Amino acid sequence: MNDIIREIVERLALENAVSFNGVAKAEAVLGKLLGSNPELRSRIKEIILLVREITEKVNSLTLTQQKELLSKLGPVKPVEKPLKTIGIPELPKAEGFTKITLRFAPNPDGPLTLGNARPAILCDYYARKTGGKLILRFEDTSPSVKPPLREAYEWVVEDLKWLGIEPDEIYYQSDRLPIYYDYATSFLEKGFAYVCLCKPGDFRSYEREGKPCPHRDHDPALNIRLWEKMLDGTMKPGEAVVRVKTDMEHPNPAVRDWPALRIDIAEHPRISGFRVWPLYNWSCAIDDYEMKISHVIRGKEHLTNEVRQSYVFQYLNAPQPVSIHIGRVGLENSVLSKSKIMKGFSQGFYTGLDDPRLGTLRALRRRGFKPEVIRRVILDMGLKITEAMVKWENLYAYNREVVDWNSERYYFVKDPFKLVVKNMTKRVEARLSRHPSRPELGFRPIVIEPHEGMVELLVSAEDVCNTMPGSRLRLISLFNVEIESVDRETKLVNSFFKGMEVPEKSAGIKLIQWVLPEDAVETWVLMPDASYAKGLGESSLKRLPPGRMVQLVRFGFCVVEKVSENFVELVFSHP
RNA sequence: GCUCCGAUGGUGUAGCCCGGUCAAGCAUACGAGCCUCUCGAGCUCGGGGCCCGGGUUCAAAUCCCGGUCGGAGCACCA
Repeated sequence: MNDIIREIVERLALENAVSFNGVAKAEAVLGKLLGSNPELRSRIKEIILLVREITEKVNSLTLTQQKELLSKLGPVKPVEKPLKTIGIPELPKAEGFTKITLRFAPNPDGPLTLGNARPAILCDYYARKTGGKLILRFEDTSPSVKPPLREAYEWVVEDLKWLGIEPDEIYYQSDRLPIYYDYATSFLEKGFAYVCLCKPGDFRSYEREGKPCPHRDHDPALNIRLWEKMLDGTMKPGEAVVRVKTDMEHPNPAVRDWPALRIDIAEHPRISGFRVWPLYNWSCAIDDYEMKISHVIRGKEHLTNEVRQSYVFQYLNAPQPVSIHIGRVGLENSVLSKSKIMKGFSQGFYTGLDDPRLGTLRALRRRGFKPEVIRRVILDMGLKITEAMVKWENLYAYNREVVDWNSERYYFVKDPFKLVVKNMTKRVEARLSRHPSRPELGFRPIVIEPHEGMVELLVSAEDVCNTMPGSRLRLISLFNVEIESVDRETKLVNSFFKGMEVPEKSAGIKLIQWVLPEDAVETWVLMPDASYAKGLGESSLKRLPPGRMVQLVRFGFCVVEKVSENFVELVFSHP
């Protein structure tokens, strides 16, 4: 037995030494040994001595000797690596539930942002993966503080659809007021809740001190009478609120007897005639119960709400859904806050809800990001509760992967300069490749006809305005020129024809794109900062349908947005 | 102030529950080279990380304690 162990240790020590420059570490050898032979742990004292001894011996050999010895031991035994689980973890078991049901529950007060996409995509992912159910629930129960927007309900559905998410069921909390009332009545009758008449500041004092307020011990009959006064209009907003009895000595003051329903007489875009509205924790707990939600995936700002709502489930004698709290998502240099977005939008600061500066899903869609790319970055982040900042670079890389193969190449010159090429006598037929990796897509031929030994072309300012006379440029797929002079005032560059042959890379000659004046169309590109890059593009851009992704050579991937006889507008996607 | 939570390369993560095959995997970014008539794509190679300090243990990214930093909540908002 000891001989066998000795042999294994020798091999491990040699392997370790050989992979680390001739020096083996006893710890690592021991770790590997115990990892694959856990039964040796009971003999640890004895094994350690053995491992140290052998490791020292191995380390006293030269690397060459070690290699020799190792090769004598025969072919290396394949190391069995534990299977790595791919993707994100399984959903935790939800005790007391037979079917996996998740809900995405936004407030319809704006379009969805990348931040909302995180819970939405995760819920959808798990619902689909497990054959469960996904519910979309509009949480629109605060007509005065977070007034829902009539149009936003539709925006949410559209944005989800774009992400590939189609909920199995849709609910509107504003349709369900009677349900929340019924449970409230029942809770009041059973003494699980009470009508509190404290002024908000007064209650806060009780809460801080952990003492019950004077209304906590009202008997159910009185509570019901007060409740009816809340409903029938006798009481005004702010005069009373229904509180769920939790524990006035709960260590977290935020959990103590939280408010469940209050009077709010502001208008609601969907319904009218109601003056008592549930607060988040009430409608949410009741709905999660009614809809048999098994798992709740939501932002970590709801961490204490899970504790608050646990009292409702206890009173209902029902299992509480498993809560998974996830961190907020940030997007570099972008606005993700819905209230800021809506404010800036209504003040006209943004051109629309798809303004490229915004982190809305519609802005990302407009910029040509594919839904699977959004899904990928979200699923990449997993179920962690930590915050995550999404880098544009990351989105770019993923999107390029999806988009590159199907993006035809076109030439666009920003801030055009006129390039006059002299000593040009031949007629040239340029063949511009539609896609360098896909020759089967063919070419777009452009014929260049010199007049009196000259040709005029258009090139980008940034490619020529700092070039020195005598330097050379290669016009891609066309010919080479030598710069004679550059006049930035008149945006005119004079040059000589310098041959057709493609220059060697080593010559360090810059390759630039160009447009023929007779074949140019006014082209603007909306940039991520909402400015426009203005210039001229080749006329074949006009034949593209809006929504098509192209690559403007040496400029970047762009989405065609508007096309007319003499104007093309695109939206910049990424380099 | 009170109550919670978290920390793995530049970024996003895997591993942590249940300590050892982790001398830490992946992606992206970055650097070098190859390829390419784009600053795109592709290929090859490379550098880079367990917040700090103690403790437990033969062994700590993993367990315990303390600290630091960061975040969330403390609404008659969601």
